[in-house]
Amino acid sequence: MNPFLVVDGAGLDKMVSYLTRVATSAQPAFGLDTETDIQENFLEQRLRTIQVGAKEEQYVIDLLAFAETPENLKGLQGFRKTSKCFEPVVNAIRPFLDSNSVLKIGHGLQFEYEMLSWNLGLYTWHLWCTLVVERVRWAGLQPFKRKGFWGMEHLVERYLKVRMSEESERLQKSFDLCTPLTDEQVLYASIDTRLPMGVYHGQKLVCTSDRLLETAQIENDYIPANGDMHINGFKLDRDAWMKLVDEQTTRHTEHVRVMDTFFLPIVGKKNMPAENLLELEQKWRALSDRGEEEMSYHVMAKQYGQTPQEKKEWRLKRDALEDKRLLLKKQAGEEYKAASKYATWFKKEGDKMEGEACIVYASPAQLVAALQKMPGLEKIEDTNDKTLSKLRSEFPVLVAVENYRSTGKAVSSFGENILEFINPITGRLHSRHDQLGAVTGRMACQKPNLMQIPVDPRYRECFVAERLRKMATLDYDGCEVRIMTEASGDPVWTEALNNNWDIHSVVAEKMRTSDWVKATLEACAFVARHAKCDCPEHKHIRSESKSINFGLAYGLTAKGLADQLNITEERAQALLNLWHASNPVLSAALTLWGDLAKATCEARDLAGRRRLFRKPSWEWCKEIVTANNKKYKDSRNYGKPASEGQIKWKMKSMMESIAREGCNHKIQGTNASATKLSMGCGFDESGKPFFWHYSRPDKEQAFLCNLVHDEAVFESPDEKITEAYEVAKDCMIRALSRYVKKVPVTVDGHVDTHWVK
DNA sequence: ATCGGCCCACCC
DNA sequence: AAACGGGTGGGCCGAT
Repeated sequence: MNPFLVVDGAGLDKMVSYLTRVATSAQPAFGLDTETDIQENFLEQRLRTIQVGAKEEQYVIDLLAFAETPENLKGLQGFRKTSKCFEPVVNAIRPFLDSNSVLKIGHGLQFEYEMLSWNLGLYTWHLWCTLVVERVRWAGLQPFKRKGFWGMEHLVERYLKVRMSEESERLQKSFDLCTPLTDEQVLYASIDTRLPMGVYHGQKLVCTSDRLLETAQIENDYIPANGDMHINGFKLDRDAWMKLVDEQTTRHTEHVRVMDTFFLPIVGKKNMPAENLLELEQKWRALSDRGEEEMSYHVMAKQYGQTPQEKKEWRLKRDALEDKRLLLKKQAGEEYKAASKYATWFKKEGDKMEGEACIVYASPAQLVAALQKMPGLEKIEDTNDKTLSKLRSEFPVLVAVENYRSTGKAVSSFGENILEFINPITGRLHSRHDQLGAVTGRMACQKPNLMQIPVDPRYRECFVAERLRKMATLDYDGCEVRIMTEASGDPVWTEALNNNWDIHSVVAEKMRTSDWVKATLEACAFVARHAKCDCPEHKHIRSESKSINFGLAYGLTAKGLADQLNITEERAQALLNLWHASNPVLSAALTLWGDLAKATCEARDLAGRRRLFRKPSWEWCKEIVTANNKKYKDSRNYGKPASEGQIKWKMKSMMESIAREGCNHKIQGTNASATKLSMGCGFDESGKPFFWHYSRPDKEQAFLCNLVHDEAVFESPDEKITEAYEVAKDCMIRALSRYVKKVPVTVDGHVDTHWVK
């Protein structure tokens, strides 16, 4: 190691000359890392050091030296500004960070990106994040939540066969804004620039041989966009939201009242616990002592100077009284115990009873038990959406349950709890968009999850643009259908999409030609121009075909289709057969993708993104079955060892899962890859940049707020919104067009003052 | 008290 | 005995 602590202009010069040498070398790349203080609110975290370096040299910039005081170090960072005192540092390093001339390598670089952009107004791109690449490499095999696998130290051990010191965690948390750096800290900070370089070389070899370089590039290029989105946040109109929540709360109490009218006769009123609990206890305890009369016999029985005969008499009298007292005591004890048991039960359970009836409506178990006591509903098994809607027309109580559920969900998941996430510094929501939250390459989102906000416009309208700004919402039109068509090359689908025909109607007509012809009414839009029409029967047939078109990409079975369309399994199977017969090419492709996944234990999307599957083995299946047999008390195999038949069945079902998941990965993964590509800092084949180059916050042209799988939401200044909208649209089209070439790619969108869709 | 499994509901 | 892909969140409930 050769760490150099940079504290002045001369140090910066030395660093710049080193970075220049790196930039002009054969493999221009260096390790990048930062240290910050620890804060609850990430927008309050401040940079203490910036490190760059590789094997031969490492530079640790101590920003305290440039800020001069801890107060400045704290106060002169943040809000994407470059304060005067940091200009020498920023000017020195910017040409290397804010360019694609040198690759920046580090572990968890989204954090570095965020800290550098928020605290210094310094934008870093052209990255290689060892964490992101590692996730790409192991997708499907290693759970993202697994401990002991994704840390820098674990990668170093895997790739470099080096164990990092146990001290590193302590050291990482040791940085603050005021204490002079110790030699130990400087050394630790510089190691973190060097080790990722080594990991990078290993990862590059693996990615090359496993053909994962393209996915790695897409993910690495997406990091700055994801970092921006985190810092930009999403503005929630607090007042509008609260108004909506109040409304839903009122409706909910009304729904609870209606529930009571149905359930009170069944389960009765909830009774308050006995108020005389203390009294009961005292009564019970008091009976432990002998009463006056009993005591006197007792004393007499023990006195001297009495004949044995007399003593026996007193004893008998005492015993009789004692027996009587103990019986009373036992009764009082039971009464007290029951009352206190009820009281504790009620303390816990009663709170959960929302209405007057003695039942917790939010408990599916209690609800289903109560429903079973109602005439006609004896055989109801669960209370989920599907079951309720099937029986709704016959049983008004089920409508009440549905209403209760919908407002209950609204209040609990989309209520005041969301407001707690508003950041005091910006007044906005800064959710965590986890770049690789799903094994297929899709993102996940937390705190709060902005990907599950109800589509109901009343909710979406609460997400607004700042004053003097507008909001754009863009999404791919029929993304999955186009990917399926491209990947399979189905001529019918290709023709339909190329002519902008309604694919679900086209398939419907192919599947049930004679029914379709018979159902044609006057002025049918399908007959006129292959568009979605209003003929009632056409609509019905189309909806069936649509269910299958989407469902098959998920590995739909007859049973599933029957449930979804509420038809018999035979009819569902017949429909599926019809579908396969009418879509031979796509049908064959779907099976092929599944078979390929089963045979190779991996699946690829159109960008080469890989999902791995653990190979089902006899031993593994046996383990699972054995564990299940131990677990499920109601199973008829409870407690028994795993039978051969069970294990075989498990093997079969696991293989079927791989087929479904592998098949779906191709579609879902391509969707994710294209969306990330479109928002990232990469360039297309002709050198045209993707959206980050337009939306980088220092340009103040567009601010990415949310990304929901195939939909992008951003804000722009009023005068920029039209341009930004067009640029984003173009980026999205170019991105998906890289993978979808046989059919056109289209993007829908809106510009408004709030989130639309 | 706390945790994990399960059900249910919301999204694409 | 049991499968329609990928997620998060909230509540209940039994086990620890």
